Amino acid sequence: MNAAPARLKRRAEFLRVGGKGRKIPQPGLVLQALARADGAPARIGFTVTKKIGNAVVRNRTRRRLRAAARLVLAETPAVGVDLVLVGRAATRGRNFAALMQDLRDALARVQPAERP
RNA sequence: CCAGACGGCCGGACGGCCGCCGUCACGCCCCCGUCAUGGGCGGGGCGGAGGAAAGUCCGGGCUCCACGGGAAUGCGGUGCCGGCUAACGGCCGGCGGGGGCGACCCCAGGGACAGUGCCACAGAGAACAGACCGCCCGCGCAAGGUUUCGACCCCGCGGGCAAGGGUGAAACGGUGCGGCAAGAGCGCACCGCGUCGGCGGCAACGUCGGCGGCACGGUAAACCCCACCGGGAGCAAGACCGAAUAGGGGCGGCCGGCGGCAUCCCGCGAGGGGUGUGACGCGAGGGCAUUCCCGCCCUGCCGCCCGGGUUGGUCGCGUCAGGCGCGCCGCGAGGCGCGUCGCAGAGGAAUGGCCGUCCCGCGCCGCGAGGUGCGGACAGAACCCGGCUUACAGGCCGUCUGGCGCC
RNA sequence: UGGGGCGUAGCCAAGCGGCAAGGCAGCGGAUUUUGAUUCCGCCAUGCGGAGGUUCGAAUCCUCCCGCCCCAA
Repeated sequence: MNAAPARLKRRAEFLRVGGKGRKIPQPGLVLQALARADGAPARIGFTVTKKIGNAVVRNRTRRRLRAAARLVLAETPAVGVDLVLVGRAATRGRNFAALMQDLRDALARVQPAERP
């Protein structure tokens, strides 16, 4: 069983990924990705703004994103990249299987060469 | 049965798979001379959001900073009385005022003879006020009207009055009777107000009686006066460990025991004496956990300023004004005693994701049993505690009030 | 966590106890062949919401809602 992925924590890290990386919108989320030189396992961060809702709504949104990321990355691990998952208003009501598929599609567009 | 008032409580239940945070011990592995300790992996047991965790409106604990004592002033807050409490602007009980048929509910509710300000418009007059219409008396009477030919009405002049009309949020007490030319607290009764006294009450206040003869309009959530309370900041408080800059720079002050060095004086001279000197030695001081010895390493000391570096970890950080039960005291808030329980501790921040069954509500289908779809409030701990305020689907319990029906 | 400020018409805003200024925009009219300009007129049952004080509240008080700013 794989360990929990490393988390992005610093504001500067989020700004770098959001500013320099690719931005892939999906119905249930927005994926921001920035490649790193090393081949270490992907680091991951979550952004859910106050615009989405109150604290309860933001918590639910982030937890669904985290659960989806855990399952998707377990089946197909990503390496050498920093990922930021941005919650949208639709994230909370999105069917969970569809949400996972959103993330898979977004990851496929980030690293097309490394996927068969 | 219907409508309502008050108080208290709950705020989905059970299960499956996969995860997260904390904690407890266990197994295996690594490090190691051994112990201690540390690290990694694994599965397991236990615990894991709220009544408001929210808003941050008050009060406290805790921590740091400041501070001789007292008074006054300023600023801010509070404001019927008594009690509860660690404290409060909270709560309980009472008083007064207002609302409701009632249960019951609401009220920042000290002082307006300490002073100052304001009271628009309307209205005759708005604060030691005032007379427009009006009422009454006297005198006059050209014109007009009536006439029983006296006069009267109208009108004019002089005077009295403030009852009625009208304005206003408010008009210098209200109602009734007497009184009067008409009127008026002018007199009387009741109500209100003021004041004095008795009684009840800790008090706010209530009540009774006498007197006054209506004199003292409102506004203090206007300034203000009075009484009482109040150091400042906040867990990013604060403490420690590590890492890094590094032998950083400037200014000022201070220490000289011995040697060295510099310099001055004395002496022909060996030498003696004085002064100074800190990227010189010894001494001295500090560090290597502690003591002694040896060894090694570091270093002038203090203060202020400038510049630079550091955002990793540990503690604070979960046992308290604690929850529950029982008994006693108290109308109550609450207090006392005994027993019992251990109840979240994250740190870009855990407490979850998905699924099933049941429960509740609504819609649709069906005569029905039932089937089916959608929905399940407000809301997420961030140092802790006591309150307040605000948000909230649905439901439960108890007491009480009004109405209808039946016995 | 602590502190400060602002919500007035579609927009910018004055007023801060008795009447809600003004400008832009909009609408109607006049002038003009038409347009621009200019001129005249109209446009807030109520000042973010709810209570309260007062005879009277945008204004004073209390509690909420929303937005902005500052310090750490």
